[in-house]
Amino acid sequence: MSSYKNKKVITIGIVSELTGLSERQIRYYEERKLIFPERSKGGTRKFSFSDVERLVDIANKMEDGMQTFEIRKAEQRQLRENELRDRMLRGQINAAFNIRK
Amino acid sequence: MSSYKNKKVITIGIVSELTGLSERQIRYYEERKLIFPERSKGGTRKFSFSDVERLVDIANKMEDGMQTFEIRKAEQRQLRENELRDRMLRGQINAAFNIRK
DNA sequence: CGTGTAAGGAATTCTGACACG
DNA sequence: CGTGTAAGGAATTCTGACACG
Repeated sequence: MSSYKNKKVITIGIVSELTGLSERQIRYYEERKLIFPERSKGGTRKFSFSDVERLVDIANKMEDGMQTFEIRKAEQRQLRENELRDRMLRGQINAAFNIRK
Repeated sequence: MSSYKNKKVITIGIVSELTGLSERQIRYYEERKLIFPERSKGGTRKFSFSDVERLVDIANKMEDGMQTFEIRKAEQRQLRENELRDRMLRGQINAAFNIRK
């Protein structure tokens, strides 16, 4: 869903304008595995609107004094929690369904 | 609405890949007033996803043998018709509303 | 750690023109 | 009319490094 939001089509200059971050900062956040732009054949980075949103979020966290590895850790933690929640939810649904039968 | 769809952020090379059109064709369709990309300070064209959609539509019409000025005319005609329809619709709504009072 | 910057090179884009038809 | 192409130049992006802290 939202096919446009996740299409990697924006070059770093535009992303810089959109986010207010310097190109240097954006490249550094990629180096720290916070964002994952694609590349053109020639090697030019291509970002999505999702990446732009994420960068704004990252910028806020950096302002709050968070370090890049903390941001990465926090996101991974969030991912695991979501997976756990989904698994438990599915389990409950299955249980409820079996009781009825 | 759909803020992403209308944001002019895509360079011509990407648009070319997305549409299958050559950069030459894209620039020519701009010259013929079928699309209206914005420009960066340096003069680089910036397109939106809407422009990409429109270009695909244009490409289809060109394949059908339509000429650029015909495509432009057809779109203007469509615009006028929509405006007329909207005006009439608003008139009917107002009329119905006044009858009730 | 996070970011600025100068450096040199490569990829990308731009315009105007010639060509074909 | 619509599109390809070679030409020359300008804007954009890339990497690796040095600097500061």
